[in-house]
Amino acid sequence: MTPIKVACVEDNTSLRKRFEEQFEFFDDIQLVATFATGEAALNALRKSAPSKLPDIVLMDIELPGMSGIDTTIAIKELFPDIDVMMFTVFEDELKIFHAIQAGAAGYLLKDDPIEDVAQAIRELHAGGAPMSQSIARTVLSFLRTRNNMSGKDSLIGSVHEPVEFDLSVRELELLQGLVQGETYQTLAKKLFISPHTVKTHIKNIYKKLHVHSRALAVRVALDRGLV
Amino acid sequence: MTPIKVACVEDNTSLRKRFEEQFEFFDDIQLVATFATGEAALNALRKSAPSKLPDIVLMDIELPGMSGIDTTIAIKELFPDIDVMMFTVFEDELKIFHAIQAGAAGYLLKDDPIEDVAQAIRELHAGGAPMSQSIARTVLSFLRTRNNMSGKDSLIGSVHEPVEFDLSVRELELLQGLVQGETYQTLAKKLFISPHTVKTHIKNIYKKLHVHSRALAVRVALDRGLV
DNA sequence: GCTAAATTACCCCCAATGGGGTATTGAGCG
DNA sequence: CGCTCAATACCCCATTGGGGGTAATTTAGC
Repeated sequence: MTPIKVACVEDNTSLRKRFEEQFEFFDDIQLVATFATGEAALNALRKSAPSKLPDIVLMDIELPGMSGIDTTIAIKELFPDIDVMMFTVFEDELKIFHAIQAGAAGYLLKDDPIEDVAQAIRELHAGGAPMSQSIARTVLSFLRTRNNMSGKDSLIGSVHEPVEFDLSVRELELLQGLVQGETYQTLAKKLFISPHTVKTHIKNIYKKLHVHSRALAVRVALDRGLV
Repeated sequence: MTPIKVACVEDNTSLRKRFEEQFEFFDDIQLVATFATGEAALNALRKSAPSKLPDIVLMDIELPGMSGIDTTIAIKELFPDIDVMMFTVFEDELKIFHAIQAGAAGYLLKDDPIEDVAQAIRELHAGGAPMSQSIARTVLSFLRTRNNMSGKDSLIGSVHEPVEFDLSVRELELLQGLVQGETYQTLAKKLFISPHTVKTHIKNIYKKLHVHSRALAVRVALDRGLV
């Protein structure tokens, strides 16, 4: 039974080393090459004999120089039979979306245990699309809302229910304040209301934007052009 | 720990019976109702007190009368917090697609072992989207195909070099996390570093971006295309 | 091998935030 | 006139965040 040939594109030296060490324990998976950059990987693949190409490439999304996404695009163009598994630290919806568009068919988090990585490789090789549950959920949301979308859109917005947030005038005013980095205290002062009032408004804003932190509220506000 | 309340809509009598028998073995999952038709399920849900609504509905796609898909649409409209797990005999791509559009977030095959069903229920309840590998692959193809029709140019393009603030690779990584709404704790966990370390990095980031709050850091990051 | 930068880690103090809730008032509308 | 919604205000509790700092280790470049 021939082992699954895997190449790895990862700029983090210790993570590359970790893979090299840990994959040795698997009979059915063989780490045939590792690269620190997308350019290096493409150059090596171009020079490879077809029989020596990997079946799967583990691709870090964040790479110096050519991004993991651009590298994935190039690999899928040049070697359509190679499957690409994306590695990422965060489940950034924008990047996941771009990775899907680029042709990646698997997604892993960098802190997944090696056994899970190996299993995901097997699933990918068998024609599956391994991904975490939260990525799966995100993907379904993409599919659900993309289909109803028209014209110019934002990926962040499309993740949410495709209805207006229905923020009141006052709420938009306070959201504007959040985006400008104001605190409860400073907003209260500027609007001549109690900090308690500010807080209640912000709670309601969070609920309407479906977020639980200021950072995300700011992000939605900017991305959706609410302020 | 309250068990996950599950209802089942399944016209096949022996399968309903099998669920009733087999779910009794789980401590964390409680089968609270079974229905043979979509109409019966909707009627019962409408009459339920909010506290007695199920968390999850297992929905057969093929039902007499109102289809599983139509029932899912109605359930998601009336009870947006209820998650729907689709049951099907075959992985019919068209039905899967319609089920996704209807709002289902989980997919199972009728011959999946009960332990897999239970695990899928837990994953769904935890915010995931359990599905088989082949369904996952199909979903990605849907997403990839449909978005290509809407315009591919946006994919291959914007590359920002974040040299303006001279942030290190690690700092950019952490800034990415801020933009994603992560906390010190969650960032520390994901990056295998101490929360103290995260905090120090974030302090340095604030200094380089000339800001004093997360909201502003997020704003600068997005405005300047740093992440 | 040396040096600087990056990365890591820790501590203290205080402020700010988030989520749970309740409650009153005024404006607009049917 | 009663109802609904927005705006306002308050409370409790727990958690997170910001700014002040120090310090050791690692890495990369020369």
